[in-house]
This record gives sequence, C-alpha cells and structure tokens, in this order.
Amino acid sequence: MLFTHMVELESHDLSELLKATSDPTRRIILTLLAQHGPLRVTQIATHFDMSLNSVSKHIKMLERAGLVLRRTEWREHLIEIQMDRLKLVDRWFEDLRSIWALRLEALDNLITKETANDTDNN
Amino acid sequence: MLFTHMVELESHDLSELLKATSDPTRRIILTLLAQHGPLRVTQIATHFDMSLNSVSKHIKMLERAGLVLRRTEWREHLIEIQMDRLKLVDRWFEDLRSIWALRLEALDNLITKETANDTDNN
DNA sequence: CTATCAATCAACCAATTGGATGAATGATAT
DNA sequence: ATATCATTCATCCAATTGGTTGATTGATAG
Repeated sequence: MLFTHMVELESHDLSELLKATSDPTRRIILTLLAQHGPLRVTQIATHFDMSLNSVSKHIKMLERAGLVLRRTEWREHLIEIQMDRLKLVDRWFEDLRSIWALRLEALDNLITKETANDTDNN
Repeated sequence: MLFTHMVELESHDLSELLKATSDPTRRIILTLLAQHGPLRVTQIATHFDMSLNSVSKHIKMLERAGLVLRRTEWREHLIEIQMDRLKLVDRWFEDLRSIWALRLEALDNLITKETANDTDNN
C-alpha cells in the first residue's frame, strides 16, 4: 500500500523531530551549528540570555530528536548538527503533497469526463 | 542582511506550524483532509477512538496554525486544508541548508588555498 | 414545543515543557 | 590537595498539552 509509512511508521521519530524544531531557541541553536560547525555547550550558551542549564536541556532535546550529535572529546562535548535528519520531515511533506495532488488529479479527470458526457448529450 | 527573516521574523508563525504538525493525531487529520478534501468535524472524528471534543480541539490548533480553514456553512463547519502554509516550513529548511552549504563551501575554499600554498612550498 | 444533531465552551486531570537554582561529577591546572 | 572549568543531575515552578466529561448554543425535523 502506498504512503503506508506516513500513518504510523516513523511517526514517533517524526513527532520528536517536529517538536524539537518547533521551539525558537532550538531553531537558533541549529542555525548557529549550521553556520559555525560543531560547538561546545558553553559556546552555544553565550548566544542566549538564559541559564547554561536551560541551553543544555534544549541541546539534549535536539539530541533525542537526532538533529544533533554529541562527540564527547576530553571534558568538552562537541555538538554537531545532523542535516540528514531533516529529510524525514521533507519526506512527510512530500507525501502529503502527493496525496493532495492525487486527489486534485482524480477530481480533474472526473470533471473532464462529465464535460465529455455533456457534449455527448448535446 | 541575508537570512534575517529566519531569526525572529515569522518565528512565532513557524513555531505554531511546527508544533501543530508535531502531533500524530493532527498529522492524520491533515492526511485525511488532503485525501478527501473538506470534511466536517464529526466526519473527521469518526476516524479516531477519541471524544469529539478532543478532535475539535486538535482542529482548532490546526486552525490557529493556519494549516486549516473553517468555512461555517449552515450548521456545519467545513474544514479545509491549506497546503500553501507548508511553504513557510519549507523555506526555513531551505535557509538552514543554505547556511550549512555556505559554510562547507568556505571550508572547501580554505582547504584548496592551503593545498595551493603547500605545493608552493615544495 | 420538543427531540436531535453539529459543534463549542468550561472545568478538570495527568503529563510535559521551558525556565530557574543549587549540588554533583570529572577532568585539568596549580 | 585544591581551585577551576564544562557539563549534567535533581528539584522546583508556572504554563501548556492532550485527553476526559457535562453543559450550552443554534439550527433542523417531527
């Protein structure tokens, strides 16, 4: 069956991903990482008017969503963005658009057919 | 300045959009609407093992996020998906990828230059 | 007028979230 | 041994969320 994977397969991962990106602070963190490459937690925290702990928690959420990878080198934790992970969201959006397009297409076919019938009847 | 709109412009809208799509029930509702076109609240509710009220609340969230439009005709509320709204998310993803690509490019240039210097020194 | 139907509103509950603070861990530097 | 640094863990708090049930609105049908 087409589009089956949308319904429940990957659903939990997708929810985590979308929830993780739905917070402005976390989106800024992702932007920083895309701009500057891997950063330490404290480096990231300097960009916010917020306790280090809160930033740490945000990073942990990004980590759980797989949007970020932690390479613990020495005492420092290097946080690295995982761009590939975004594809999962992309795919869901594409699927939704496909479903939508399919319906419009069917609708269009129906109208064309009816118009043909109309001309038959005239 | 490039990419300015990412940081805070549209940020609230984007957060609402992403939060709205981060719930599996709401994603299924969107899929139903893409598949079948505009539906009434009760029609949507039949697909879930959940009170009508809960479904109603989910729809209201989708509405607040602009992902869905309500056309109140007679006593019935026709709920219609707004596919255009997804573009806002698309754009943020594209922006993030551009930022990422720009950094990689700069990094690549740097390496090429250093390699050139190395051959100069040999 | 009354029963029914579509949908919302209001209140409640448990779980999660985004923030704070203070203590703890673990490694390096003096 | 002690001080410092990077980070997390443990609590706490107010706000939000996803769900429930019961009452309400507003229109239609008998």
